[in-house]
Amino acid sequence: MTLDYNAIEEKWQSRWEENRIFEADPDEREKFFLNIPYPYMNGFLHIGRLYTYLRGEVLSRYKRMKGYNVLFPFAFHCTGSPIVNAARRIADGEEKQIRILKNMGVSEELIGKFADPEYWTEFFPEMTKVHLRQIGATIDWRRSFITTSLNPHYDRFISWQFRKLKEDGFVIKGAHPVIWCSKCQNAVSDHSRLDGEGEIPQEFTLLKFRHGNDFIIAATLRPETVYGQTNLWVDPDETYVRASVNQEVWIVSLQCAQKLADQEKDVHILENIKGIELIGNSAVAPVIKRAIPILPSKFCDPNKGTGIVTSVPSDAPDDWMGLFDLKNDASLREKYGLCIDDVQCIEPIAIIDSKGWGEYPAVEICKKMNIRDQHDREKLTKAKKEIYKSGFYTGVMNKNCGEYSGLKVEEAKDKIKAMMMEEKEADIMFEPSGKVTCRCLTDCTVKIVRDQYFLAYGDPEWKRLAHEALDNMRFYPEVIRKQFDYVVDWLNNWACTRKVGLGTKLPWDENWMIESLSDSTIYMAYYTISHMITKIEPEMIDDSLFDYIFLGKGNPEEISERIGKDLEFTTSMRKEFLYWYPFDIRSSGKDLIQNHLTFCLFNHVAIFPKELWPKGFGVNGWLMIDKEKMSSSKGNVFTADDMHGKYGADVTRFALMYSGEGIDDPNWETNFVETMGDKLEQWYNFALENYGKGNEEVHYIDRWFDSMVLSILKEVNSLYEEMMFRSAIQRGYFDMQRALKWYLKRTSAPNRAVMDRFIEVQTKILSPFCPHVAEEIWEAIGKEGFISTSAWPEPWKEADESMLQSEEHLKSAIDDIREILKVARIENPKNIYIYTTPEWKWKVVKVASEEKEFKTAMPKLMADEEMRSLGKKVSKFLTTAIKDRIFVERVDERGILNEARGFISQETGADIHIDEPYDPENKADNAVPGRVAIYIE
RNA sequence: GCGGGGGUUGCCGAGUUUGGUCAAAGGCGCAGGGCUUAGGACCCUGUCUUGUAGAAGUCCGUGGGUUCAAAUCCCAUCCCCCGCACCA
Repeated sequence: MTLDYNAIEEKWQSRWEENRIFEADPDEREKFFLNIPYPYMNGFLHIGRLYTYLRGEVLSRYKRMKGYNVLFPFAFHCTGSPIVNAARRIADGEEKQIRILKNMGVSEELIGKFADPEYWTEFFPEMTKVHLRQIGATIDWRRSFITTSLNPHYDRFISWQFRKLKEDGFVIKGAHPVIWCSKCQNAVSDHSRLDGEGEIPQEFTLLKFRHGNDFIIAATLRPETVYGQTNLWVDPDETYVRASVNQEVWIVSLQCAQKLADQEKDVHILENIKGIELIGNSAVAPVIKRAIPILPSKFCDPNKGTGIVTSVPSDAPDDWMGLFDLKNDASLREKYGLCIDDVQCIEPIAIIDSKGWGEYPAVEICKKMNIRDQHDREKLTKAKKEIYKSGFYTGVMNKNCGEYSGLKVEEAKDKIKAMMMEEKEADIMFEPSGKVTCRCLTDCTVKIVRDQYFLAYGDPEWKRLAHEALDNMRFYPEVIRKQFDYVVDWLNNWACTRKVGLGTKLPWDENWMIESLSDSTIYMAYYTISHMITKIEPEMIDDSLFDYIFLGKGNPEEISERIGKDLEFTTSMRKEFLYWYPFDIRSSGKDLIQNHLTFCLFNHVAIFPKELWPKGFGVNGWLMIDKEKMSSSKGNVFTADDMHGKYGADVTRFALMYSGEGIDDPNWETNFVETMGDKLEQWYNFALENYGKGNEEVHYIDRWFDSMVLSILKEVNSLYEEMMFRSAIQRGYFDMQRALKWYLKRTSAPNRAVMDRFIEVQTKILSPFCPHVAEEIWEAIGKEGFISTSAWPEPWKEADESMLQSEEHLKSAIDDIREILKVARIENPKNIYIYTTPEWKWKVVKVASEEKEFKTAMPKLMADEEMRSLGKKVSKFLTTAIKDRIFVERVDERGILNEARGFISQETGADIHIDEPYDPENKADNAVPGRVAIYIE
């Protein structure tokens, strides 16, 4: 019979809904609360997210069958600027953005609506819900919500959280550099950029070179290289300015002067100065306090840094090539009035020992890469990167670096910078880490924003609490614990407010918006009451309500009166929260370890009492498609809807869950997926055809199969508990099916009770992965109610291990026969004689396995009359038994073989004779426990 | 460099915590056979090398060591992947 996946999906999804089986309310059962991070609503759910989602989904189904009252809610994240920006692009009629929506499957006539950000927050949550529903989601949708001020209830909740954090001193204030558009007079977030996504403010050290009463300023990313300075570079054709900067006179590019004004400097431009005027002069370099010459070069960019560069030819390929050109090009020297003596004497100064390089890495790499001159930009950029990386990570300051010699570059860098700042020999400025262009086509710069608020994750006391929470948590898998420990220590203060985008306004400073990673840290608590709080008018909600619900503070009678509800309503919210909280597992992709999940932990320990701290985190890898990373350039980013359309819900679910587990990247194998539909259908047909049928007699092999099922079930159980779903499928489906095949091969007529039990167990084990087919089977075999809410199979007895072992003996006997047939090239065996192990050998093995040593085992055996009579044979066999570690458990070989005689005969095509005296080649003697002797004619 | 994870038989991937039953599960691929009008569907068998009696040899990144015994323990070493942030 062919399964109509579409029909059964719709059938069961509607029934689940009608019966509200996934709507969770507190009751007398033990609860289990798990959740996953809500996705951002600027597109459809892709299968990577679906994978993360399904891990929660499968666990929730399993736990429900285990008898827990399971809460598995879901919500939609709308905070931040991407939606706003994308909406504006639609409003502007931007082709690229329109195409993105069209490719997602948004119809032509709807596109116009996306000009309004609010429409995104309606459309995508709705679609996500549809896509999750059709895949068989177990969500309690009553509790869903969107974030930001578009949801006034949630908005109040976040305001409460932030007031709370501020009161307790977790929010601090400071200055913060942001990417800035001087034309728009606004911070330019990633997605409002025409160009330069991902670029961030980067800190440069400004080195001050005394030049008369002025300072020539050079910007560097490598302050530690000041010890290797040999000269300054100035572009002779460029115009610089003399400007008063905080009461000093600085010489910098005009562009730089403007930026400095944005970065908290008091800047007044005094006059212009031509680059050429500076050439040939000298200036006193910081730290080394030595006058160094100012030389011409063409790689000084007035838009970058100060337009003036200090030269460290030992470690900067550009600098080395600059010198190289001057030394080798007489016309160049002449042009700027320099003579050979001015440059010939300049030699690199070795300052850093780093792995794989001699004392002048820059010189070396220029040779190695065959760099022609200072205009060979592409190669130079590459060279710079390589030298910087090895220098920074592996380098150690050498003897030329004064008190810093012997320090790692990594440490020296900050120390030297701090020292120069202290001595007023340096300052700092920020530049974007790469070119950033605003949508208004202006090149962006960096501005220091005042009044930036931070969450003080750098605070040691807060970290201590977070560690304490970690120590009491469970992790899935356990290996990620160390990662969290590390991240908690490493995390620093986090800028938690933004100027633009959707979100909740900072309650005490409404010029600011709470950014998207900060308004999503304790909302799991909000799920517990989200379906109730919407019954209160948002204007009536104030902090006292949340204080009561989440912290048990205040007087519920007064609060009830204020919100216009009866007391029971108010107290039931508190009760509901206490019933579900803390959550048992929050599971997400591994990218969220270092931000979201750790933030979640920090915020919980800041706000809630210990007993409400998170109990567990689960983490999974990134889904690969046929071993390739998903990326739009490869065109392999599929949505949940795509896969559902192609393979149906159960196959998609099954394939995703079989794709991987743990922290490794799971891999979606198209090859595998395509065979799964048939496999599920096969199981469906098998179950229907075989349920309720069979023999009443109980044979050995029936008991074996029963034990096998029990034994696998036990393992599958603990695999489910650990969220090891790939292994659970491996054992619970593939291995189970193999056992079934063996059973069917071995038995002439399956036992009805054993078979029924097996079909039930197998279907239940599969049901969290493929719930629709499972329900369909459940119904077809005449079960009441849903399999989704039925009880997980509990072991009906202990698995009989000796029976499992016996069957292994039989398998190995057959393997042996096959081996002999193959090696001896016997085509058509007529008679196979099997000789079992004589009783005395079993005795020897028993003693051997107890004693493990010849000298103690032998006397023990010799105490036995019968053994003594066998004499040498015993001693000889004992030696082999101990040497080959034949310590097997006693099984009834003859019984098993007799029982399986027909089977062996059928497998080999010969007549089987067991323990007959006929033994022409004296094979019988080969029999040892665990291995029968064989003679074939 | 720091932190984390890993290197297993054509590929993927178990096994390593608790050394022996490990030539090493399972899946995929491949080969042969069966079923079939046919099949990319299904079933069976095989898939390191050699082997005319169930064996032997080699093997788990590399080199050492411990042990009666090592994929598994110890030491050294090489290589790969992820993160090193303010990005939804």
